[in-house]
Amino acid sequence: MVGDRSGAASVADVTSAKARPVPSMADVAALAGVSSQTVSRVSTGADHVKPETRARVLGAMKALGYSPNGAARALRYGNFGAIGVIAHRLARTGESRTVEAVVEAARLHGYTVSLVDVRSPSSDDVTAAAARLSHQAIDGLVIIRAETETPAALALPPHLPVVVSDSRLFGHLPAVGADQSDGARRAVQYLLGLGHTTVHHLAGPEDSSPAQMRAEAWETTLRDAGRPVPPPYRGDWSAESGYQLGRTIAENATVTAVFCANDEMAAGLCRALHEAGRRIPEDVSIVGFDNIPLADFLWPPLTTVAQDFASIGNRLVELLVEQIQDGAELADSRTIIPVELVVRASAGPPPVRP
Amino acid sequence: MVGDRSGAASVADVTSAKARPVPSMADVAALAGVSSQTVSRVSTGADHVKPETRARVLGAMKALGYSPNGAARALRYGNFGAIGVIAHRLARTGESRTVEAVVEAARLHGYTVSLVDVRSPSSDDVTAAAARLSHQAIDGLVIIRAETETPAALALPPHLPVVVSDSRLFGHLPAVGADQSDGARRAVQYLLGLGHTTVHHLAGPEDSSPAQMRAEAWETTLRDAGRPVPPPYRGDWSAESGYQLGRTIAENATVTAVFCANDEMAAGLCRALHEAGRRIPEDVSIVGFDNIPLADFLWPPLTTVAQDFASIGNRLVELLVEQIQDGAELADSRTIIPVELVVRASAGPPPVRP
DNA sequence: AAGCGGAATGTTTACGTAAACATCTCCGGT
DNA sequence: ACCGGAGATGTTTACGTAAACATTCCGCTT
Repeated sequence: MVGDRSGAASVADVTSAKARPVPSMADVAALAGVSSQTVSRVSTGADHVKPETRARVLGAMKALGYSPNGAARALRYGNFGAIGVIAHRLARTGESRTVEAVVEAARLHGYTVSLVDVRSPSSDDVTAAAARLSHQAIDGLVIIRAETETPAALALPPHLPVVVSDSRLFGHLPAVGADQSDGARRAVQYLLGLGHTTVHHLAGPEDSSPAQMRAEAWETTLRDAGRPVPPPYRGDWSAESGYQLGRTIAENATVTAVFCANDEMAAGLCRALHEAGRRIPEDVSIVGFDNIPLADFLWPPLTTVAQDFASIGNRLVELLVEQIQDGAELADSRTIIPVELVVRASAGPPPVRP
Repeated sequence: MVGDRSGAASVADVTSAKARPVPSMADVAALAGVSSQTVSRVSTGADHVKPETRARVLGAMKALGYSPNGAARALRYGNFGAIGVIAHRLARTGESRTVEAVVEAARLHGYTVSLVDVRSPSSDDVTAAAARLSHQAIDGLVIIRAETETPAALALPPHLPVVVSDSRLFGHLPAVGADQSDGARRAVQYLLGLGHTTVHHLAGPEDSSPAQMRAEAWETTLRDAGRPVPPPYRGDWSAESGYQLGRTIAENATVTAVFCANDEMAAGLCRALHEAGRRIPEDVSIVGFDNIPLADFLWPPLTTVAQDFASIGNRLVELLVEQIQDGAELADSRTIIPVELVVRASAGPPPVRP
């Protein structure tokens, strides 16, 4: 076997690195006995190549294992066919679904995606990521959750089209996001409509803009209905935090309904309530947010606010491509994607007080 | 301020596309009154530039909003600082955690990641994705689940370093994967050790290699223990499929233990059992596979086989970078990452038959 | 003061590709 | 036989960058 080095070549001969010549158009041209321009024509599928010649060139390509050099093409064309995506904790919930939608939408527009995952959506981390990407080869940038107030703080390269999702940058950069406030309002109104006196809130972290919007809408909706506003429980999006706070909530017999800022915290809360012997929804009603794929298979199946991640991803890419291709400036474009309450089994009427 | 995009242009003037000149080193050089080579030196942080000159060049860069052209650099350097990743259904389960780990590991090695999401891990889809990426600018390729028998079927560009995860391509391409067989064996042995007569299996799709490995190890372990091997239930990884099959399983009173090929199907099974009034683990014990973040917050908390996705991602990138930088050929390198049984509350002794 | 060495900067070149332009060949029409 | 024209192919050039090589300028030694 040619490629087998596991046995003999114990000495790592550095020369082998050079011994692997990546063929260029010129090599193919030489082998096929044509000019490199003809190779280019075959490579790009251009007209005016005799079928016979084309076949010969294709043969030479195959023989040499030629594939076009992306950098050279990008340099020539002036674009990369790639968009950058800065995401925050990819393996978590909605984030990855938005990314998936962006990747898919990008593919449909003929772009690939360069991904950078940042630990926190703080300005510093996002700036560092943007810097790395701008040294990369991208035509535009999608930022999913840039929790910063001004685009200046991001130190983005000018001339680089950018769109953001779920952010405070509206007015500075084109933004696309789900209707957080409407979602929270619907959740709270649904619970009030079931007869609950008030609704508690298991909130996301304070430095998250969607968390803030959901919390504010929760509070506003309660006030508008003339209901008492209990202090919110403050989690960090994780199921673990929902569980820990849930142990406190479970001890509070006055809590009959909880609106959770995301489904994962709701899952943690459910576990805490189960462990405390409080029934869902007979004793406590729960509504989540996000509609993660597993929401329907928690126990009980979780009533939640569904975000249309696919639409968000599509719209993000649309806005970005518009800027890239038309050079349009869309500074104050903002798209709000509607949200939907998915009623399952985790919420019901409040228990009857004896 | 230079980077401020919040400006007036509410009218989308198409001319702005042309009026937006992306500055090059030459422009910076002209403004700073130096040669473009000096700009290059400043840009790359090279030596032999007088502090005063450097400052002047940096000023010119900022004034023009210069940022280096990635394509030109890549062409010059002969590499891209990017690796391609082909993943399958990003928003699902272990996939996204592996991707996250790969992204992180790549960052540590100084690479960004170009992502392509394919619908199915079939040969055709993966080939198409690889083709798209190879036209892109990448130094190497990570394929997560290429369910094909030979690398020839993938039509990968030669000269392109490749590693695969969870695949049948061992012997052809360097591979990294969790110890599927050991995980399944541990799960089954654990259940048998609790006293169950036999263990049923909720399997993954037949065309998936990890699903096959888990199913085979399940069967082998039962046979080795001299236990009857019931026909497996065949799902498609989704919680929905677990739920549908679970409704059948729930009707079968002889089932006391089920080993599920992943956690999501386990979640679906749990819901079906709950709905049928069968208790977990008192009536039916369940063990999953993957240890998704939510596994600890299902009800009951799911006993499952944990894959070390972070290690898999790291090792994939290590192997790839080794090939890229040393030109090493690692055709039959294979790394198997150990697996661990995480005992929670979804499995227990079988019910006592009256 | 001549000469030397090294730092600072400029000039040339190549990376691989494809558009633009140039050339060449072959065909039919007159 | 000649010419127009179109298809096929070759040649030149530019994309933006940075290495390699060349030059200038300075201060210091002898």
